Amino acid sequence: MMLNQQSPIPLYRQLATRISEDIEAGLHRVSEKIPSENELAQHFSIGRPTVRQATDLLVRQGKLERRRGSGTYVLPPTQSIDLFSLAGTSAALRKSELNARLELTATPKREKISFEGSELPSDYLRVERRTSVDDTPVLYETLWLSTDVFPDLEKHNLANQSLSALIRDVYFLEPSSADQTFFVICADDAQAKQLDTKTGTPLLRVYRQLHFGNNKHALHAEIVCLTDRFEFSQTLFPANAAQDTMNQPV
Amino acid sequence: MMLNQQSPIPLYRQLATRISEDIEAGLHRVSEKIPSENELAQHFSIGRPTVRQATDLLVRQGKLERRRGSGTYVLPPTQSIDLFSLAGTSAALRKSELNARLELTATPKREKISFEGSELPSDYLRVERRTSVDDTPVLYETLWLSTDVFPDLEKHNLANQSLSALIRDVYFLEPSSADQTFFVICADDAQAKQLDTKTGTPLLRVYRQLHFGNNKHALHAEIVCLTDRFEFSQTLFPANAAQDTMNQPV
DNA sequence: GCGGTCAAGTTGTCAATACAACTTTGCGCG
DNA sequence: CGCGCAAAGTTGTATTGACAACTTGACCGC
Repeated sequence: MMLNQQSPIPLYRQLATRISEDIEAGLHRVSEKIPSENELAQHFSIGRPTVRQATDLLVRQGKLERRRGSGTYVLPPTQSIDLFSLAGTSAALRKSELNARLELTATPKREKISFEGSELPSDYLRVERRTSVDDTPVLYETLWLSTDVFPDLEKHNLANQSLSALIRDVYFLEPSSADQTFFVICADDAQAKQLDTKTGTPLLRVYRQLHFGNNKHALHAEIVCLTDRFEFSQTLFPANAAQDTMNQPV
Repeated sequence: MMLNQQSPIPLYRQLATRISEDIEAGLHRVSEKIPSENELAQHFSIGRPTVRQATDLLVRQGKLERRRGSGTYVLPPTQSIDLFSLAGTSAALRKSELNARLELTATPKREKISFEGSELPSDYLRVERRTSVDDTPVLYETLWLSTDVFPDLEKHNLANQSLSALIRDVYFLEPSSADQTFFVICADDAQAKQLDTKTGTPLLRVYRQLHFGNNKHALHAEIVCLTDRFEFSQTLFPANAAQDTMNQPV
């Protein structure tokens, strides 16, 4: 299975995906080396810089580590954040995900709405969905997706697939960043009903904005949960102390 | 001032530093373009791929944004994270910080305690402090600092200086990462008193663990706040890039 | 068996070149 | 004046090629 030269997806991205899939399929084990850059270049009939672009991408995703003179190694699965959802990273939640069910709670519909920081009302597709674990509702989300950025989204099945995968595969877009703010709120009637709890129950509300390139208003999301049902946790790293630290000789 | 070809520092890193310094010196303004890749290559007598490596680095640091066909733009200064506290870096918070007061609410004392994931009880220094803005309490924090990692910490003045600066200057340590988990809780008597609210009031509780090198139990922190007094927000980036926390009183 | 050296292999840096895809600007026409 | 088109400019992708800096393994000598 070679790379598709005709695809609009750049070769280096196709290769990154391929390597990533090979890792997930167990072809390359954690702590072991993937084929060398020259081997990959030869095998896929592409240039070594193209291979490097692909491995660059995966290094930045924390999936690979390059050791000069030695090779490129598979790293343990990182605790990465999926910006589309609150799927956490703890081992406990991973277990819960096996029994997780995500369902739409209303038919997606268009509405014209203006978010803070955006002057004019714009068209959004409003999507409501709920995540349950073992039939206990743990998350209730409302998403507003810009119809300018994601045209004809309602034509796709939003219920049974990952929204991030859909947006990546259909629109070739990935979020560049997200802003989110935490609130403690009291459940209103709709929220209480969706989460199967009493009106007025204290909830964690997370308001999140996903940015795609320069578009700051592509996707807004409101997520509410009971923190004794859903553990919202994350790992933080200091800024500017990442894999790209400048090493100065003494 | 050209790049030093004889330096052991790669050209692309020298250029990245140069561009970064030019930005900080005001030579390139936020939202304005830096010279094009070809211009920089010509000016510094280097190849365009070398320029791209430099701008790649700065793009990944969030300092630059490249727009195809248009140019490379300076981004607003990023919000860097202070893992020790919820104090952020935004201009709005900077204003609030002028009126922010941090005080110890109890004399730091030692206690032997065992945190989850740690088998044996260890000695920690327990520090309680409260942050007020305009005399309104907005944050109540309890910190447990390992006496093994930070010996004789109580000998230092913990009230009137940044804890992160103290630990950096006295112990030469900086946190490598932090795990945090969010809970909605009801205020107990102590919390209600410190935050000047009623017992039972719903609060946001953030439990945070700072890691120093391989030490996962160096510092534990519990932070509680009312989200209508203190806005807990953050900017997330995909995958393993640096996480940014920005927090401000409302 | 251990230590040192060297060759082969691998990643890191850098270059010139080319074309694609996009943005911006200027000019001409209605 | 506004619109459309073309040219110029810019970033994005990809190639071939070269050398530097490092790692690893094999071989040899003690």
